[in-house]
Amino acid sequence: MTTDPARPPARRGPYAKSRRRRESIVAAAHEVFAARGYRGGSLQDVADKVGMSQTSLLHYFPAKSDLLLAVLHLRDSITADGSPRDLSETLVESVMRQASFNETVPGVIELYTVLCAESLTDNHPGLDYFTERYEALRSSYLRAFAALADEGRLRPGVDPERAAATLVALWDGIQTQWLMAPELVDMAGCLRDYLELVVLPE
Amino acid sequence: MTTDPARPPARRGPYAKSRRRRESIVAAAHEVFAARGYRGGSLQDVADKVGMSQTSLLHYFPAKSDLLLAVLHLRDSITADGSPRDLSETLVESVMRQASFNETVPGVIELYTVLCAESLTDNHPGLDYFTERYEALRSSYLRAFAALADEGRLRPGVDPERAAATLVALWDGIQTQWLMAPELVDMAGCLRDYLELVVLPE
DNA sequence: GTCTATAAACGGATAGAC
DNA sequence: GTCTATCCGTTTATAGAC
Repeated sequence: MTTDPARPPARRGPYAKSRRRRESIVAAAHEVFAARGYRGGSLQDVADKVGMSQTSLLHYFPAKSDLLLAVLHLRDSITADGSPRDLSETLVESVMRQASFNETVPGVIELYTVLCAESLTDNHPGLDYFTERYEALRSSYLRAFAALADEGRLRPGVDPERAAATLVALWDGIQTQWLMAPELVDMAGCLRDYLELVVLPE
Repeated sequence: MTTDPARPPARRGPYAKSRRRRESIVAAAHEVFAARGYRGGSLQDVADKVGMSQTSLLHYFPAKSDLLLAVLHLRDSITADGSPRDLSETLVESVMRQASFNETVPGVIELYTVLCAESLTDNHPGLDYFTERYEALRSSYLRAFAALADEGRLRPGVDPERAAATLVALWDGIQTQWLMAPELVDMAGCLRDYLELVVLPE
C-alpha cells in the first residue's frame, strides 16, 4: 500500500496507540471514581494509576468533566443495560442475568451508585446522564410490563408505570445495601421475589 | 437561690446561647451537605450561611467530620425513622406517614440520598452511621413482617427477611428517582403498592 | 505526546491576639 | 468566643520546552 506522492497525506484518525491510551485512562478513571467519587477522585489519582503525568492526561481529556462522561458511556457499553439478549428472553430472565453479571464486574455497581447520588449535588456534570438514564429505564420496563399486561400475565391491580419505577428503585436500593453488607443482602433473590410477585406464570 | 460564697462557682454546662449557636451551625451544615455533599461542601460554605468565620466554626466542631456526624444525628431526631407512633398503627400506615412527612421537609431526602452513597467512598466519616442504620432498619422491618406472618397476613411465599431488605431498598431507590424527576415519580404510591402486594388485608 | 514549571484558587486546620 | 493571619497541602488547568 502506497501513499499518493502528489497530495499531502489524508487526515488520519487517531492512531491505534492513542486509542488504547485513551481506553486505559478511562479504565483507570473508572476505578478512581468508583472508589472516591467524582469530586473525591483527582486527576492525579487517575494519572498515577495509568502511569503518566496529570498534565498529559489533560491532553486526552481537556477537562475532568469530559473524563467523567467518557467513563459513564464506557459503563453503558460494558453492561448493555439489561436489554433482552434476544426476543425469546423474558423480562425476569433478562433482569436476573444482568443483575448477576453486574455483581461479577468489579467496580461497576460502586461506580453507578456513588456517581448517581453525587450527580444530585450542585453543578455536577453527570446529572443529565443519570436523569436521561432513569427515564430510559422506566420507559423500557414500562413497555415490558405493558406487554405482559396485554397477555394477562400482570397481577391484577398492578399499575405498569408504577411497577417500572418500583423495579428500577428496588434494583438501585438493593445495590446500595449490598455494597454495605454483601454477605447480608441477596440482590438477585430480592429482584426475583418482586418480579415473581408481579408477573404471573405463563 | 444563692451561691455558697465559700467555694468557687460550680462548673456550668454550655450556655443557652452557645447551644443555640451550635444548632444553627448544624442546620446550616444540613443545607450545605444536602446541596453539595460532604466532600463538595466546605466549612466556609457553612460559615457563610450561619454568618461567622470558618475558624470560629471550628471552635464548636473541632473537625469537619464532627460536624457531619452532628448533622446525621440531628436528622434522626427530625425524622424519627418511621417507627410506629403507637401500637395501634400498622406497618403500612407508619411507612406511608413517614414517607409523606419526609417529602415535606426540605433537604432531608437530598441529605440522606447524597450522603448515603458518598459514604461508600474511601475513608468517609459517615460509613459506620449508614451501615448501622441499614441494619437497624432491616431488623425493624423484619420484626414487623414476621409479626404479620404470625397472624397469617403475609402473602404465602414471601420471605420476611428479603421483604424487609426489599422495602428499605425500594424506599431509597424511589427517593433517588423522585429527586431527579419529582413530577414523574409517585413515592407514596410505589411504597403503598408494594406493601399491599405483600401484606394481606385484615 | 509527554513532560516540567507554574498559575490561581481553595481545602481544613492551627496559633495567638483580643 | 470570635477574629485575623497563616500554614501547608491539594486541586484543576495553562504555558511552553522538548
